[in-house]
Amino acid sequence: MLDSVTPSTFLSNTMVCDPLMSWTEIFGTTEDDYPTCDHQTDADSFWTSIHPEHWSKHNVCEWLQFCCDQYNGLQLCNMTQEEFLDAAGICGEYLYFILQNIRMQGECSRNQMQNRKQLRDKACMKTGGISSQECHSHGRTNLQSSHLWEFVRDLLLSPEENSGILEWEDRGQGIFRVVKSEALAKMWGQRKKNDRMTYEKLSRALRYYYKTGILERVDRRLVYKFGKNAHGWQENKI
DNA sequence: TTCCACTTTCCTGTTT
DNA sequence: GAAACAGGAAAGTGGA
Repeated sequence: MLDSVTPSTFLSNTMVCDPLMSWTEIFGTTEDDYPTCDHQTDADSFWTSIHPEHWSKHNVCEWLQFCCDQYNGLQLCNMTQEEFLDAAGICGEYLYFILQNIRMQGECSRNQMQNRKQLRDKACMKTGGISSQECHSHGRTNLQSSHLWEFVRDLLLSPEENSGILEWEDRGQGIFRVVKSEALAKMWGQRKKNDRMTYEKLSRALRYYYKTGILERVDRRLVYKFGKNAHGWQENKI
């Protein structure tokens, strides 16, 4: 079923998000094409006559609403970062991060709750530093309060979702590198609904994990290592 | 309501 | 000089 909706099925529409293209160029002009858009005629002339940087909030909402009409969730999720960039220019990267973040949350809520419980059960059995009870106390965290290190771990374990923000330096030893520090902070900020998050603050939170053994120091910039009390990152122990 | 663990914020100083 | 790191201190947050 998923195969029936490949990128090629909507790629022909990705151009609609190019803000510099007119409605006419992209969609034609007949009202039949867009019966749900009451402002089609006005909008048509508007989109073609005013540069997007001069759009009002209302104009932006209209444009976004139109984009919403073009895609469903599955199509969006099937888009690659490159396609987002093609479709929305420099905003594409940001929109892509937001979408991936939302996807991760959704998957967490459906699958990872169960998986993590199993993971924690296994990890707690193996972890000497954290008692089973302490371990399960982490389970009280919901998506909103999920721990930073788990967020980082999950990002590392989902290459298609971390968009090159993080990468393994030595998977076997749990050493990873922050490639895009600002993007990481932005994603974490989105997760915590905190648009003031910065990498400086995020890194401070990461450094606190040194005390608890969840992370270990690596004397290299932007490089961290999972400690003995971090679980779920090992390939063969998931 | 209180406690606690965790995170955020701010800060100063150091290192790269 | 800028970016990143280190870590103290205090405040904020949310679950139990």
